[in-house]
Amino acid sequence: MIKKVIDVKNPGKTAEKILAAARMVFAEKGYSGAHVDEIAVRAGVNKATLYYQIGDKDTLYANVIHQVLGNTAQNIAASVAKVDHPEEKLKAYIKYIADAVDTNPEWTPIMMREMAADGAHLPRVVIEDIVAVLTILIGILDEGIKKRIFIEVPPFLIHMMIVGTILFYKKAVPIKDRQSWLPAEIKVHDRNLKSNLGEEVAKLVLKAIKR
Amino acid sequence: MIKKVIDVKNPGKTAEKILAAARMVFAEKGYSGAHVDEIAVRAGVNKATLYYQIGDKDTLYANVIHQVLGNTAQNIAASVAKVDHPEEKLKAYIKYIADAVDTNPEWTPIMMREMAADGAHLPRVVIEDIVAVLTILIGILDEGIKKRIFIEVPPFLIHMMIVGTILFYKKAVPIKDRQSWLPAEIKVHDRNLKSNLGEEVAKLVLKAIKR
DNA sequence: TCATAATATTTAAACGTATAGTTAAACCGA
DNA sequence: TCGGTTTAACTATACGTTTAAATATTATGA
Repeated sequence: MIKKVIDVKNPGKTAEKILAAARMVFAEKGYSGAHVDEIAVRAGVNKATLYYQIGDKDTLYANVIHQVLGNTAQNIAASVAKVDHPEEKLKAYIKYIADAVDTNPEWTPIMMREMAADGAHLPRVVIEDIVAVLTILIGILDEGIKKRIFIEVPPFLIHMMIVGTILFYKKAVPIKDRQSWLPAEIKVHDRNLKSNLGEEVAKLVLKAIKR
Repeated sequence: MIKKVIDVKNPGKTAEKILAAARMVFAEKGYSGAHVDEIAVRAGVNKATLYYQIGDKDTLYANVIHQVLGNTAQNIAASVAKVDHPEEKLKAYIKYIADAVDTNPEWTPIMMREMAADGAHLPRVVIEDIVAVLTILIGILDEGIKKRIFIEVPPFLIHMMIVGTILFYKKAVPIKDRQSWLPAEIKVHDRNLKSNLGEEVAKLVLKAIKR
């Protein structure tokens, strides 16, 4: 009975299952902490299948990185282009990044570990993507400065401020919340900004750079 | 000839040499990327010495973490107490953190990786230290709000903004500088804020939260 | 439509190296 | 000589990678 069926229905493409599992495991454990065996198990395939479909661990990681970090620039550009005023553009920029981090939770740990490792594994294409994002920001800031809306600020620092704040906050909150013994002072602040982190950060950054 | 002498003179305490080497290697490679053998080699001792002096890899890492991240609060408190106005206090707070990161380069990668791993290895004592630091910030902000110098802001977010900005910037600059192919637009900005990053960040944060 | 050949994909098992951790003996200053 | 300290050699296992056989899928020809 029960022909065999069970789980899979249409398999959803083996390679994709592997990539998805790899994304999770690399995000949780980092490159050296992630074991090929575990990725294979979580993907529900044999280890050799993984090698057949994708290749060795390095290749696998490069794929994950590209999948997670790549192709952000186009989306940001589109998001920013929808509005006109520099102030609105910057809001869109920040909001987009905050939302992307929400949608793509693996982003944060992978990025943090890459930075910790001095970007040792970052493929060129990802760096190009980051540069493209930065270029958008520079455009916004330049326009704002020209129109005398913004003061002059170092764009690279502003970018790091935006990204650093969002990523650190996102990762730090769960750690904080896990501490049951915290003094009330700490707990009492910071109520409900989980959902609108992007807006809160945008508010602060805008206030910081507006003339 | 050459009796054997060479380096050591008084050994500088074996355990300390090991800790120093471990700090470097863990910072460079992360927990699973760091190998006990390499730590022993860099410390110039045999692996068994390391086990005799300190213990297994976990113990070693816990020691490093505590050594690197612990005992910051007292210093910050002292630094902040030296000035009076909340604005000056906040400046001192930020400046202290920026300077500490400069003095202690291992701080950044270790902290980033710990956050990426959801603080899995963070010993209680380190979290207590971070809480103590946060408490100082809350004090500064509360005073500033009471004196109507600052607007109301979520302190935890502000802390993450300060730390996130500083750490991300510090780690991102070398990665950026390594890219020889960058478009001039990117390179041209951000001149000389290497040394006074703390001040620059303080300026931005203060502008963001001042009434 | 079916049988069979060719190809693509998956799998269990094995291999070799790297690595965390152990141990017993040598070393060395008091 | 005695105790703390260091050493090289060793063990067991974990892990990335490969192999060859099994199975599934597609193509071909009557």
